[in-house]
Amino acid sequence: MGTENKNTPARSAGGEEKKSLNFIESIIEEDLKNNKNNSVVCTRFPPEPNGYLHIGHAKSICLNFGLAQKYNGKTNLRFDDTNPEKEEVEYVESIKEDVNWLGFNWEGEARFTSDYFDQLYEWALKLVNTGFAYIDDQASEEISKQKGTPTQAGIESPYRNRLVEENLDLFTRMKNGEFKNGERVLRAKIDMASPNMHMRDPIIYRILHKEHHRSGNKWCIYPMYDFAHGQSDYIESITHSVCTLEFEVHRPLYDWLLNHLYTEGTIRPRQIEFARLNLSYTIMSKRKLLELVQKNLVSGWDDPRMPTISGLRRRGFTPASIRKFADIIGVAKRDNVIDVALLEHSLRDDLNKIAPRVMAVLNPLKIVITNYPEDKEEWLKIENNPEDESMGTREMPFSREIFIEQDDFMEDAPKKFFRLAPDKEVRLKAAYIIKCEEVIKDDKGNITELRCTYDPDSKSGSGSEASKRKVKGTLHWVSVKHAINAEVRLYDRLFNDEDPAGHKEKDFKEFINSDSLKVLNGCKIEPGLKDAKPESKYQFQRLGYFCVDRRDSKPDNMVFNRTVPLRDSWSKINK
RNA sequence: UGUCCGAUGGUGUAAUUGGCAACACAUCUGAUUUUGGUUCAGAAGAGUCCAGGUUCGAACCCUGGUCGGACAGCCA
Repeated sequence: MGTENKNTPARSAGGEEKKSLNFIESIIEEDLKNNKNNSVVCTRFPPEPNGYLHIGHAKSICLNFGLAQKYNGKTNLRFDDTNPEKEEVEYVESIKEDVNWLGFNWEGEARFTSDYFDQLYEWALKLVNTGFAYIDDQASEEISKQKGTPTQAGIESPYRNRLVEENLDLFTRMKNGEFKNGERVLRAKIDMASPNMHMRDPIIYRILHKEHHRSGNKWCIYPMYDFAHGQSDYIESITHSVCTLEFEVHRPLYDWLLNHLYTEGTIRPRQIEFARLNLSYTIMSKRKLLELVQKNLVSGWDDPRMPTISGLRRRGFTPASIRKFADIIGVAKRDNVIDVALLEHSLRDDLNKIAPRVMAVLNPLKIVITNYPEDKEEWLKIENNPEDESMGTREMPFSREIFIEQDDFMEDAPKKFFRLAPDKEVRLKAAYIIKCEEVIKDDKGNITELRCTYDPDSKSGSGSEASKRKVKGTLHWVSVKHAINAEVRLYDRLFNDEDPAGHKEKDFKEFINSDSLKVLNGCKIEPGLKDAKPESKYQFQRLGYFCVDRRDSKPDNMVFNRTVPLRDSWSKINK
């Protein structure tokens, strides 16, 4: 387990470096010190199965599972499935897959709030019996009107003081299906004048004649989030219920309910809120992501441009890079916007260490090496990863005709252009030094081919004087005869605005980057890539990190996705 | 004329709880490099939202402001 130190390493008494705690860790350590909850730590990740997980959820996942790991605790996976109108099994499966892929294992089986419906109903009955909940017959508009506004107290419902017996009878009949959707609700009796809107007699049960993806038609009343979440935490003995900031105002209700249902001596969960992740050039709202999918603006939830976990996965992100990212962005309570560059940094950092180097030419330009024998071919030895010797070497075929990148040749090259130009020399990586002798063009003036000569004594690694010669540039290349054709998809950020969802007057879709996907066909890759497995990751030397697309790549028609380009200081100079 | 939460370089997070504001990303130099990658060395960039106060000493404590966010679903 690598414990990367990020922030100022505080010196502990022993003198070894210690990472400073985030505010949640501080709370937990304080609890541990006080032996609260028998010094047990149990967290949970509680998604509603109504969509795919995204990078924002990844932050929460890493936080919740990370906290438990750090303090020797457990983490539950719980599907918060109290609204059958929005939830589907498809999402349950994808969520499980994504959490696992990120590298986390939840405690026992996945849980479902719907498994607690009986208990929740019992607790609702208890509130009714103790006079803390009542049935309201009013229509939703009426109730909403009486609720007041944040700056104005609400007024009490005419049904607020119903007798317990009547409430009990009506609630039972609600449960038995005697009423239609919206005809009645169960409300907690708290305080219509509370400055906190959530305490103004919140609705805790509503009628919904709708089949549930798990409980089927057993129920036609469903608990609201507020009545389900805290109690589910309580049922599962969650000690620290970590959620995002928008639930802060719900906390008094969370605590109020627990106060009425809590049994002395049991583990009492505590809600802690942190600021959700915002990423520049990205949208995070499930609703908007769904819109992109539904309007076919992307190919699906796992489109490599999507910030979904499945999208990042297909793009070629590694779980480790996402975990690292979650670690370095930290956890706090202030609103934040994290620069996507930071995500890309942790991606490259990981890929640089693990991705084998490979040669691929995206926009091929043919070179004929005129003094290289027609029928000769050599297999040249080349390292797989200069960062990691243990990854060994491989052999690559070299011959008279090779492809180089179109960008690597310029007829009228500026001084700083370290690549091939007429009469200039360049090294072919792991091969020979070549010199450009002639430029062949078609009748329109397009460059179609280059004629070069090579220096036979300059072979890489041969130890000869010529092999040690310093030439300005080193190019990647692929032998024409041996190259495999491939499709390469170049992905760029989906939006060209830093905050696509942050414009009041404009729809976020107006900021979609029309160049976010470029499909290149006829790319030339080295023959060793023939058996590359779906999702395997490579560095296309001098270009970037690429992976075999897990959906569309076929053995006879390979498809690579560009995960992220290499940092490119040349393009900056070039501007 | 509400309640709650927040405010530290461009961005994000720290500051061992009152002791010279640090780390990462981004930016810019330079070195190394058979990847214009990596690595290494370095630079610049905040005096901690504002105004008072307490203190030998305040990013941290107190008072009063300012600005930003959340809350008016039978969504979660």
